[in-house]
Amino acid sequence: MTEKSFRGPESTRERILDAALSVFSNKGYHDARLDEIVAESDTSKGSIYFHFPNKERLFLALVERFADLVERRVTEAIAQQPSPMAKVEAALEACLEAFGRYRRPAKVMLVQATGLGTVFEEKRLEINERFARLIRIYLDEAVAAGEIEAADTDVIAYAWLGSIYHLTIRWVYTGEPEPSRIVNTLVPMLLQSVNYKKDQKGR
Amino acid sequence: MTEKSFRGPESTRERILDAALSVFSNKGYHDARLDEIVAESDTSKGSIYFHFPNKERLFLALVERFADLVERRVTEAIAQQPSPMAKVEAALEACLEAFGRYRRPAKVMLVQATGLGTVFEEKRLEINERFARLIRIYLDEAVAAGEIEAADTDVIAYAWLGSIYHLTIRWVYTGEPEPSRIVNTLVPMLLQSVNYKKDQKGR
DNA sequence: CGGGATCGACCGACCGGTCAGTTTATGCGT
DNA sequence: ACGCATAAACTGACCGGTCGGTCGATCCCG
Repeated sequence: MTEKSFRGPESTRERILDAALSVFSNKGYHDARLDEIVAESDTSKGSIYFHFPNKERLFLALVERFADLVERRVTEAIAQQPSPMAKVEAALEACLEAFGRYRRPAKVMLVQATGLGTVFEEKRLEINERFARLIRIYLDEAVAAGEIEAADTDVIAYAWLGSIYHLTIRWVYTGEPEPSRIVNTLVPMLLQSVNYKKDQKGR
Repeated sequence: MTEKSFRGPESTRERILDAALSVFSNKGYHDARLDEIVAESDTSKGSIYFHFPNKERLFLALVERFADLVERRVTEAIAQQPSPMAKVEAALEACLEAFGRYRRPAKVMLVQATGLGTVFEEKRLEINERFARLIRIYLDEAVAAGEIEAADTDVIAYAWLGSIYHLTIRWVYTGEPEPSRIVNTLVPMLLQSVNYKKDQKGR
């Protein structure tokens, strides 16, 4: 019967992270009370401070965990595509798909992690750079391969990310528009923005 | 000599707002100390609480003031343009121009006002909706006038705003890329995203 | 001298973080 | 198998610094 009553280090750590996700996503960083995370995780203050050095690191652990997950999904999606622009398109879809599937982590990463001071801001910049690079690399390859015209791929990658983030944030709060509608409108729009004609040869 | 030494209610209120802008933009909402705003404004706690009911409202006053300014600039820019798509283009440029010119207010509105809980989040949604509507209206007119093809103008307007915000935020922190480069790359890209050929007839 | 405007010492609720102590798990000698 | 030792994991009462907000005193203009 290792189901309900089992409490190993891993289990406790996970329960804390789950509760933290719940509380942080609802209240935001500053309004989140450690006591509330204690209650929801059914652990104790001491346990939290055994597994994490402080509130800040606990929060950052959540953000990193989700950023890694999204990056993994995107990387996997990219790997399966043949051409640079197909990779780009798959990356955008995978990113939106991950945000749509994991609403609360997305909220924490895109909203609650903002405006919290230097440490958090640096983490945000770092994550943004990781995501942007993922897109920029293949945009550059697409340019080299003649799939699209030359352009400022750095600005484009960040602009694309910004539109994805902003629509996701709006969806997180209002429930509108639905993720599927976002993907259906946004992805073609972004591809069009670099004048990429998808079915140039296919069909 | 009403310049330096004059202290009327208006002057005090302005000095408080200026100092608040400075402190909030540097520290963010939670790390901003009222005592610091007192020091920087050369007033007093009592004065702040005479002019504003609490910290939250002082902050919101800053955000509203800047949102109004940007909206005014955009509206003016729109008014001078003949066709719907020319208005859209002018709106984007005016918006980016305002963010580029007022770095600190932009930081407060786009970064520091994020992730602070319900009241602030609602203000953000409201401002976003105001800006998005400004763009969406003329996108719809452009569709009606046959300047561009039919599309989901709601999603497009939000996506555009998102890319503007995101690049502005990055610029606020890293100084890169310069506003002029943002405008030069982003605006054509966004217009291309709805397949708008600028000089269809001109030249 | 009335009252709008300003001042700043002071208050006390709040909450992240601490730590002495308890429980549980593991290993080990006999 | 059993007691014993050692450490890892966990608990929660408590502390103390912080800081938004208050309020009685003071200033000064008309």
